[in-house]
This record gives sequence, C-alpha cells and structure tokens, in this order.
Amino acid sequence: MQVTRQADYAVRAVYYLATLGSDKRASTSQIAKEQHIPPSFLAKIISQLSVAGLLHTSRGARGGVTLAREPQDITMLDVVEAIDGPILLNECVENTHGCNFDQECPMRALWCEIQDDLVGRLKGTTFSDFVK
Amino acid sequence: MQVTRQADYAVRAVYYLATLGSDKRASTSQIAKEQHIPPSFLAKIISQLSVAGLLHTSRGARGGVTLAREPQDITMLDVVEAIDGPILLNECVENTHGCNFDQECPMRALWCEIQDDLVGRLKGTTFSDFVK
DNA sequence: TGCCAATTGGACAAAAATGCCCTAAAATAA
DNA sequence: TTATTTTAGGGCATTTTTGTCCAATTGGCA
Repeated sequence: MQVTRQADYAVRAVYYLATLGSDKRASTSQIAKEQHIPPSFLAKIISQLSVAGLLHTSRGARGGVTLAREPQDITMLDVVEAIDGPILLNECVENTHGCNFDQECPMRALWCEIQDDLVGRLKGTTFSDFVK
Repeated sequence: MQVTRQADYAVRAVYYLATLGSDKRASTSQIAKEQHIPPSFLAKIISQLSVAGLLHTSRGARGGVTLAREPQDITMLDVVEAIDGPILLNECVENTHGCNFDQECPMRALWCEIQDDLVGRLKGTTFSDFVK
C-alpha cells in the first residue's frame, strides 16, 4: 500500500524542475543530488517521463531536462501514473464487471470508493500548487 | 500503490468467517477453496492473524479457525495492518518531523492528508458492515 | 493406543522492485 | 577534429513479495 519509490522520485524530480521556473533546464545528476535520488535510477525514471511526454530531454553539453508543460498543467496523477501505470488500490478494482468470482463481494465497493477519492485528489493537485 | 495480495486474502478470509456467523469454525483449506486463495499461502496468513489476536486457531481433527471477536469489533484497518504493518502511502509520511532532508517539502503534506483519509475509512468499516 | 485432520514452521523458488555499473550515442565547446 | 558533457540503454545484484512443498506437531476419535 505504498507509492513505489520510482513514482516518489519522479514526483520530486518534476517538483524540482517546477521550482526552477519555466524552461529552466537541469541535468539528471543535478536533480539527483538536490533531491537525494540514486542517480542511475533517476536516469531511467527521467527517460520514462520523457517517453510519457511530461519532460523534454536533450543530450550533450548544455543538454538536460526541462518540463514539457507548465507546472499548472502537470498533475500528481500524471506523474505517478506515467511511472506506476494506472492506480489500482486492489487487484479486483480494475475489473469493470465486479469481483471476478463473487458478484456480491462487498469489499470491492469499498476499495473502489477509496480509490476514486485518492485518484481525485492526485488529479486535483498540480505542481503549481507546490511551488508557490 | 496497492494493498498486498496477502492483505486482500486476509480480508476475504475474515469476511468468510464473519458470514458463517459467530463462533462458527472453518478450516484453512475450506476458506481457501471458497475464497479462491492459494491454500498454503493462506495458512501463513491465518497464522499471522492469529498472532495478531484477530483469529483463534486450533489444531487437530475438528480444529480450524474462528473469529476472536465479533464482526462489528474487527475493522478493515485491523486486518490490513496485521498483515502489511502500518499503512504508509509514502516512505516520508512515517517521519514525524517532516521530510527527512527538506522541511518545506510540500508533497509530504498531500501524502499525509490522503493517507489520513484512507486510514480513516478503513478504521470506520467493520466486517458487520459487509455481512448484512 | 493408533489413525486422521488440521495447524505450524522451515526451506526453497519465481517474479517484481530497487539500485548499480558500464558502454554507446549525441550535442556542444575548445 | 577532439574532448567533454549529457542522455540512452543493457545487464547484473539485492531485497521484497508471492507462492509451493514438506516435515513436525497437535488434538480429537475410534
């Protein structure tokens, strides 16, 4: 019942870029140092965020990482799901027809409710909320 | 960001016992079959729930598992935490002094809020809510 | 007593998460 | 051109999660 370390690192990396101001670049190693993230692990995470379209990366001297959108257009949910995939509080929740073997399973409804709240809050929070 | 399979299995096992009515026993293998849980894995989970004081177990012929308390006195949180340990949405939340390296970390406050909601709902739901 | 049903506990295996290391490729700077 | 900076990506090691399997133990019953 925990966000993966990868997702936490991704959030902190995006946060760091947001605090720099728009279009400011930072290298992966700089982000890693400032946010206390294992550098070689962060490199893979940055790469995933780039593929997901949340970051832009460029190689070479003066290269590095920038936000692909304004902080107010990037939600916590965007970042977490780019790394961890769709949020699922419990395996059964993803099944649209109800519990796989017991249509009456009352626990599933609870997990769904809690998950909807969680997702709603992550979707409702952008990185501009953190910067100011 | 998912309840472990173990915790889900534990919840379903307690649910099954609650549906049987108070003081009714069931064997681990019976629970496993009814709830589609790997039997040998469930044995370990039952054992943990017993150590946590949520279930009573007895060996030998006519042995098996019973609830240690009435369904209305067992919350979802009791069961989940007996298996997974204290719920932590993110590593940093457990730190009482704030983020370990940045006292101003604004993400931590969000994780704490969401976690408090989650824990509150699990604590507010008992197995008598599921049975009726 | 001896058999059977059931939990207990240990060792082991497979898969995913986490993290490290090294080389290649690309882009800038001297 | 050559060197330097930086991302890209593969492979490997460790830990946790999720299970399986087997032997030991316990308790009831004929």
